[in-house]
Amino acid sequence: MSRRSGILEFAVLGLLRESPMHGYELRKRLNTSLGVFRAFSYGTLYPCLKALVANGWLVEETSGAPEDVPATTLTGRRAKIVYRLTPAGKEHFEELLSHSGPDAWEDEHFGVRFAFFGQTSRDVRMRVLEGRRSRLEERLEKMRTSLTRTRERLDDYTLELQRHGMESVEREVRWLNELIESERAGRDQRAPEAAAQDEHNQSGDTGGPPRHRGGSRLDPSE
Amino acid sequence: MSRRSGILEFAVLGLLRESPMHGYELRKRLNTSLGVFRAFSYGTLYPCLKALVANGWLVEETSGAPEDVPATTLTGRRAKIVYRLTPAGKEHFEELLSHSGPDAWEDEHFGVRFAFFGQTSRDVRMRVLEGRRSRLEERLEKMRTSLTRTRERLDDYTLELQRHGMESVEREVRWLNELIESERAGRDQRAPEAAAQDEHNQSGDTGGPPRHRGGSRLDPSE
DNA sequence: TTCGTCATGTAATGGGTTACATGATTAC
DNA sequence: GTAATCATGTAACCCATTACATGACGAA
Repeated sequence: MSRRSGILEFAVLGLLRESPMHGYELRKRLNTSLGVFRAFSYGTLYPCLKALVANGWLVEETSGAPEDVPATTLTGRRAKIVYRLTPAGKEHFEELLSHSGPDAWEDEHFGVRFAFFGQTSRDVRMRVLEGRRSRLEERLEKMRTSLTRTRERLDDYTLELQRHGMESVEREVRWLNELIESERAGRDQRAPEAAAQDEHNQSGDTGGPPRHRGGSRLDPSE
Repeated sequence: MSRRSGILEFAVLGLLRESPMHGYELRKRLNTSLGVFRAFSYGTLYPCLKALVANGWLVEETSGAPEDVPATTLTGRRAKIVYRLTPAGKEHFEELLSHSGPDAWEDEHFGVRFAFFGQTSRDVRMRVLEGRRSRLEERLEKMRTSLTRTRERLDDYTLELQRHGMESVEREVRWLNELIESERAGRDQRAPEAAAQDEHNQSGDTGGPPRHRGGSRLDPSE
């Protein structure tokens, strides 16, 4: 049971690890901080929270009324329900963080995984980045061959769409290349200690993300 | 009834307009020509085809056995089922093509709409392109403000993710700008006849897509 | 006092996948 | 003769949305 979505569960646990929140706020964070990718509705979020509570990964805390009001009482005054990560929940999240299987670099998952790279160990980060890159590269390969095979049968618009799509993927590959490179550089210069560890090292924090992307192009001009 | 998906229905009708096909082939075209965006499974495609037949927009033709074998007979020899667009289906597709409402430029729909721009009238093309552009621009606006509001609370990775996401959107906007520009140029130089027409002009074909993107960057090097 | 936003939920529905079941045709 | 791919379908499930219902709180 509780084969709940994965991605939402992951994101919720990750956000709650930073600080307790109630559902409404959680949803906003989901759609801004991590957002761009996915906008979850309450109809998804609240049932998910319930399930996480049922699993013992979260606890509900009713702010305001300290003890005796059950919070879920119908018709009684409704209180905000603040969700807090339990130790078991934290453990579970770290367990999830340590996985780097194929599903970690598929389209839907990759973004969220990346968003929590700050909490992820360096070697898992590397595996996920490289996994995604090779995923994209094989996709590129497929696009290229299918493009040359069907070349003449497609009109200009379809062709242009194809071209733009390929360029987008190529662009993401370049992005990944830069990230991987700076991850590699970061490891070399700062951490030979955590090198050959394979068991999930819970307590030890990652040590802070490397300052990747030397020549940042964030400048808000344009 | 038949509030089937929209996007699949649209793509199927569009592909079958070019030439009759059976389901299997249809699906491959869906995932290559138009693909990149969406991969439909048979569990989606075949029921959809049945529904389109029920609507009178397609007819099934059994290749091989000309007349008396019902094709859907169980245990009988199974024949390929070729689907062909009916006149009603063609009419319906053109009706769909002429719509340029907000759902035409949302993420899921835009790609498919664009793929059939070859069959779309120039003014609808313009509306869709401009609609998408302003959609993306308002999204950019939201991202920018949410970025400056929460700036310091985000770690490097989240920030980088955000930055890359914004850059992707900006890139698509630039792409749209080019397309819109060349559409505009194309209209000026070739067709003052179809200018101020607002009713959907069914019969009249578009007259062929303009050779947009003068300096093509398709070169397969790199 | 009303409007907007905060806040929590549920039931119906939608749109799609996975896994399964079946069989024909082609290439080796 | 057997493996791969072509080819068609169904049932069970999954994830999420929509629309709805409820209500608190602050500002105009």
